[in-house]
Amino acid sequence: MSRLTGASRRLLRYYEEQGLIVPDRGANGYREYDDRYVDRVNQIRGLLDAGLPTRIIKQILPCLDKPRSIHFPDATPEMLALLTAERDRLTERIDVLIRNRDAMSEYLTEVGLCRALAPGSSQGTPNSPSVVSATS
Amino acid sequence: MSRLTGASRRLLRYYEEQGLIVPDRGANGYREYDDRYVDRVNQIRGLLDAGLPTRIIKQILPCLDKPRSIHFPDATPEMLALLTAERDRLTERIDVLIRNRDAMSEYLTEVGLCRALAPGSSQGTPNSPSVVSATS
DNA sequence: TGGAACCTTCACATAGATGTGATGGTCAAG
DNA sequence: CTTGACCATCACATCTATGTGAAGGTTCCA
Repeated sequence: MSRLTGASRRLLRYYEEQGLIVPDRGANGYREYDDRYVDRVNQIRGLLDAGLPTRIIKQILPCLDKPRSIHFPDATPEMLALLTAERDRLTERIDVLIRNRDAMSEYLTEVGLCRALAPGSSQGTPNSPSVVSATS
Repeated sequence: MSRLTGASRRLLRYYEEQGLIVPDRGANGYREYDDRYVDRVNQIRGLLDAGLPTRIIKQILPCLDKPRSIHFPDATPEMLALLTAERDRLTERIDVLIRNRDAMSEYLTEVGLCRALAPGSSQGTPNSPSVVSATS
């Protein structure tokens, strides 16, 4: 499993500890990871990478599960509110990230152009789309 | 400054400690924050929020600074490589985030539709664009 | 001259995601 | 049976971004 997902053994145990995954156990006590856990773990890592804490991930994960239609029943209103809020937060973050990424790209292309031209006269566009702003 | 940026005093000190900001000191030892630091701090928070560690931010920050053209000179090749790499990482992360966000949205609209219809027959689109994948 | 409202540094605390190591069980092949 | 390659648990370490509080200086206003 660790090899399949790139998550260390310890990390898998941690996710389990946090209730994000619940692998079966063999008679010998060994964890037995269903194949679907590969996707699951990858998704968890994606969400963690997105900055969601494990406690939130635990909440929204069931909703994002595979055979989507089956999961409608257990969606409480609070869950939906939470999901909506998290989605909006995510959208804000995405915007910030995109702005910063574009600023980096802009800088890079400017430098690239400058490099491609004469290496002595540097006078780029003196504008400043300013990158700024945070979410939290 | 803390009020202007929303970052706690402690946090400003931390950023300073990490070399991200270097406020002047008055004769009495008090920190004197140039106005431009407001943008700077907000940008730092945005990048932190993007998941970049302070050590990386310290590296790329000079490049993103305001009067862009002035900073061309001190851009070493390593810096450019680093910046490019970070930008690409950022792009990957953005993609993952967008996929997850869209999955959430999709789920929400499906549930919304289901709620708007008869509360007994649930049969959404049985596709699964699968959310998955991480960056790190 | 006080006192409120700032500021300083230092230092310890915490939460979250991870790493690392110790100690011991299991399994399969030689 | 032993050895090597797994697995398990437990517990402590680490790094980052933060909070919090103590002990004391500065400024300004009354």
